[in-house]
Amino acid sequence: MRRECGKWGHRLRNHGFRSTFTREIILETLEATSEHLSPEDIYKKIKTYYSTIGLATVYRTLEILIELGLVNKLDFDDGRKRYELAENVSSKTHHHHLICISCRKIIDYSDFLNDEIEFLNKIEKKLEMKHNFKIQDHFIGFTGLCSVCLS
Amino acid sequence: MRRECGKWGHRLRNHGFRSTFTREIILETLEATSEHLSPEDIYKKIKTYYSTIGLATVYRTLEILIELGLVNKLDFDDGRKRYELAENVSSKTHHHHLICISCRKIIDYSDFLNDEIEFLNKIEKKLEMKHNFKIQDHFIGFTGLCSVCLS
DNA sequence: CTACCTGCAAACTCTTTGCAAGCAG
DNA sequence: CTGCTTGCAAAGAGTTTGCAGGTAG
Repeated sequence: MRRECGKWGHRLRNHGFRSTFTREIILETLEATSEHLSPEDIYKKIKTYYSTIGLATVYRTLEILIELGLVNKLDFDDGRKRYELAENVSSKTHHHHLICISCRKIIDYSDFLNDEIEFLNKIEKKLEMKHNFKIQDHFIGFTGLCSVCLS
Repeated sequence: MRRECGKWGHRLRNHGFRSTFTREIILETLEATSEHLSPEDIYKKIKTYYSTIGLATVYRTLEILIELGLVNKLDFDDGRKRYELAENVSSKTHHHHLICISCRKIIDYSDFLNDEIEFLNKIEKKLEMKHNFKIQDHFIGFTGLCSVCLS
């Protein structure tokens, strides 16, 4: 199945990877949702209209997309990894997660980013100096109970 | 193998669990290290002097210890879960992690906690209100490159 | 054309479960 | 004694790998 030059083609080619239908479709699937999809989720969604796709290819593609920085890997401790488009290539803004320890619901939040930036600015440089560590990224999150599980 | 009343006995019994040699030994193993042990790590350490212990028991015990809040489960994306004694029952202070994405080394840090507390105080209440979510715990961490991998 | 990419199936690794025997209380 | 706990073995679940055929460039 050939495709001229998908939306993501140049990003792949710039890094020495080929632009293929499968890779485009996986990126489009991630782009089209606000959920945090597992490899199996992605596989099933695509399978409905592209029935010969293989689950192994989804895994292999996700690995590449992470390497390119197009996708983030997430762990909410529900037994599988989950993936989301990186913020710099998606319409999503910088955000973090509230994780319900009862029903496993995930809430994305993008609030109070100024406070976050202020906090990170205060400590990142100092952390790097003290521990001789080059920080590339951070993660922040809260666990607790969502409104449904509270009542 | 019977034991009168281990150091952790009352904590287990208070929650309706029995105090057993295996459970004591797992807690002592976690207490004795500054590493973040996987179930297999714990199993192997104990196996050297208590050879009939089963790996399944380690998994089952860790689940209980998490339920009791004695232990924290960690994920550093290296294919296995890792465990550490909770700060309120250990000599460790509140801390977070720097994770080297190259060699997977983990650095615990306990610095700049005042800045962290200030930040959390600013946003937790507001997050709870806005998203109708009861926060119980938080996690913070940084990924990047350690000094060895930098050079 | 040629090297990279893919689907399929099998292999692997970590984790969970069933069960009979063993212990704590 | 009674029911929770354990070790062992087997099963489960998610992920990775080998390989032959397919395809991008």
